[in-house]
Amino acid sequence: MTPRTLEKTGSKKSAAARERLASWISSRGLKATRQRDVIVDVFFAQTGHLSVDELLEKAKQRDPTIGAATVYRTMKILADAGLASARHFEGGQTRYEAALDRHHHDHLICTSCGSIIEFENERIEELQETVAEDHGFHVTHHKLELYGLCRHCRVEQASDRR
Amino acid sequence: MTPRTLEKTGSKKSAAARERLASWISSRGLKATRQRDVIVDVFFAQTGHLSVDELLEKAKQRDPTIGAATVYRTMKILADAGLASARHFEGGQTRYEAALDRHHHDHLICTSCGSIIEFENERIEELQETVAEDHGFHVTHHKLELYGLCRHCRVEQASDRR
DNA sequence: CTGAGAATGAGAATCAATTTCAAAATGGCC
DNA sequence: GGCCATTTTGAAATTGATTCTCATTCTCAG
Repeated sequence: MTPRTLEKTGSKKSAAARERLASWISSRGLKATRQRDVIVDVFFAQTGHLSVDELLEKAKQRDPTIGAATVYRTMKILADAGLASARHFEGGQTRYEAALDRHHHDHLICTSCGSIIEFENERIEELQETVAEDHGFHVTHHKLELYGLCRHCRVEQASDRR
Repeated sequence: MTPRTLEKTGSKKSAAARERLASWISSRGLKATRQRDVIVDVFFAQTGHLSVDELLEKAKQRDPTIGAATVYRTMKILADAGLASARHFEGGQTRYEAALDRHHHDHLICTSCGSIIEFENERIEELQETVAEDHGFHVTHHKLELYGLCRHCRVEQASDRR
């Protein structure tokens, strides 16, 4: 058996997340495992919106025996614990982003390079709420995604056209 | 062989759509077929957001030999022709709505009964544009979906709790 | 009416995600 | 430290939506 200890990468924030996860896990009879440690570690070492495939890839670098099912399962636990949130952008796969101490935000997604920018706009949120009320709706969650070309890819396209 | 003629259901609008489709089809060397007629007919006879399954179900009532692949293929053609638009709400399946002479709109989706309400809000669109510009983005399309309980289901929930 | 090309249906294939299951690991308990 | 009920794991099977393949059938311009 491989030793359980591993160099924890990442900031205080990821340390806090790991603690929260530990109590979440023990509080409901789950068990801490080497694989979960690796996956969680890998997840918090990155920033951005990771797909399960990407996470699996990186996790395998540390422990080649880790299987895809475990990554799926672990990310679901992280999401349940409120430490990650799942996003379903265009293109099929679910992506996860760190969720601890973050407020709500929406996304700009570049359809050319795939880069994702987060933004917050209080005014839009308010208007959404108003619209919903006008229709008698009680909104529990929403999805606002703006797709297009990022600054970088716009420039590139312009020069391609020359 | 079953006769090709069928009672065209629906309004002038669906008649217009059928004409547009006919010219789209002939203009690119595609062919008109009995199955496509049935599917298109069934699609325009309904209002709302239909899944391929629902369309297949109804199409089969008219012609039990129609296969799922044909419905997928036909709806893709309709979308390409600008007569239907595909929507990907939470829950997996693609849904299609009629698109002829409609402007852009977004959706309120009831997570309890599945009903879908459309809305337009010019102010939100403008703010989205502003946000995108602030980040150097050129937006090509977007997705705004508000999920929650519709008026009807809120009432039901309240009485369930008694 | 004919023939080239397009469309069809059934089933296989794909893709992301979930489930199954036998074997392995975990953690409270003594 | 060892026991052992319970949880986890990896691999493979399964699911669900969609797409593809291919042999056969249909459409339509000439």
